[in-house]
Amino acid sequence: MTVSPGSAADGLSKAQLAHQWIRSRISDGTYSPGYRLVLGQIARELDVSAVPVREAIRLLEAEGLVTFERNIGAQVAMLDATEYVHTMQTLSLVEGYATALSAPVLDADTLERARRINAEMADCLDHFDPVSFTRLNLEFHSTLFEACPNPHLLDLVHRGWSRLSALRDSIFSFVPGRAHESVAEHTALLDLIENGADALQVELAARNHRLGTLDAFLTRQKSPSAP
Amino acid sequence: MTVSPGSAADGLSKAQLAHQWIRSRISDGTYSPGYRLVLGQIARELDVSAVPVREAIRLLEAEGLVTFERNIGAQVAMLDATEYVHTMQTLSLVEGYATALSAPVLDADTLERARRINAEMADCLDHFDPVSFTRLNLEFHSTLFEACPNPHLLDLVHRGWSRLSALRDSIFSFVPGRAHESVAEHTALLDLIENGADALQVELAARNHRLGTLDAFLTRQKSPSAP
DNA sequence: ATGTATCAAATCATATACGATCTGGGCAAG
DNA sequence: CTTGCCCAGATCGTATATGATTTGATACAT
Repeated sequence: MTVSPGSAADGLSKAQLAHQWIRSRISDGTYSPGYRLVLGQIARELDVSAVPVREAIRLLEAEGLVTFERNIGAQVAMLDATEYVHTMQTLSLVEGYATALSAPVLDADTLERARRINAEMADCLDHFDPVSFTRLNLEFHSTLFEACPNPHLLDLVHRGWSRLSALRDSIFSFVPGRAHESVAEHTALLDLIENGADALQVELAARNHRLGTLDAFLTRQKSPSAP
Repeated sequence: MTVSPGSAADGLSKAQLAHQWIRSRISDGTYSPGYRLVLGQIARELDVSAVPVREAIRLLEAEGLVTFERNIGAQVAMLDATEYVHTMQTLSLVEGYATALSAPVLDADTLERARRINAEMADCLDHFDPVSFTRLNLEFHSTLFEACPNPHLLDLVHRGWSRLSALRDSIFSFVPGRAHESVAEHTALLDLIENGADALQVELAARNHRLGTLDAFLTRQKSPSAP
């Protein structure tokens, strides 16, 4: 037998457990931006000591989900419009390149799968389902960039997505008018890849697709016609 | 009165102290790639307990300088040729974009400073001084990308450089024939920026400059004419 | 001789304990 | 009434202690 450190047979260290637990609380909004993460309090809730909780928080800090100050403590990172812009801009860069690097090694099956996901997204538009749409959107892009042969780069892409999805992405991500364009751009991107387009072309298409979403957000922010 | 946690008036936590200490040992080669970092041993050497050392190591892991495995421990990350390629490729991407974003906000003084640094680099070539050359190279590029308004992106650039410089960059970085081209490309890059070139042009110039160094390394690896 | 089970030392992961530091509120002086 | 000092509670940072896991060596059976 023998399980992991603690007693649960989950195979995770308590630090990892705390990490995921806090993380999920952040993404589901229980801990909203600015919320103060107190070691002892979280430790009691999870029935562990403060040490692994501290480690989890430092990890979350490295991921950019919380901010931390010495002798003060940690709080959930604020995601204001500026932060959002910077994160999206960075993601557009790394995701674009990762997609371009993946493109040559994608087989026909994978591309077909991506097309099906995109079709589902189109369906979501009809019976207005923003939650599924956002989920499928991640799935679609994952399909295209996961094959990226550069693990560092792939890690950066994951971190970017994770930052966005953890920090109440939903507030920002769904800009009504943008969704239709988005689906169309997906198709265009797939066509480029399928025709073996130049790496730079693929990269810029993927990058501009994301920057387009960002622009839509910025434009909408100025003239908030529909809340 | 009152200093930081411990007793030293350095204003750093012991965890930060350990972080820097281990880091410097890695960059000066005392801890070479593959070296096993044992908590208790380092803790004794620094005269602290294992807890802050552990935290320092987890941070170094997040920075990619060490690898870590649960219940096993940490060791200095191996930087083999593949790793080097991936790191350089990623750096070319983020540094290129950061430079392009910086370009519009660089004033004449800063550009002039960059030109002087590049002139110094040219001097280094004459009296063969690879160490200074490498240092000046960082200084030159820092001058161009530090003004980047996107802090996330800037952080990624710093991490890339830090990875390279910490992990015995010198082994790889100095490819004799490449240095002359490098100086010339620096001049070309400065010209582009000074003439207010398109962001994409600047980005690709900076990116290809770095990829050029990478190519030189790869080419040289195949035909090791001069050791 | 080779392979396998067992055990001890080394090391990691976590709990508990305690001093250091910050924060907020009450009290005194102006 | 305002301003500044001071203290108590809360929280952080680290040391020490202990259980859990790995690893390598030894002994035994085949």
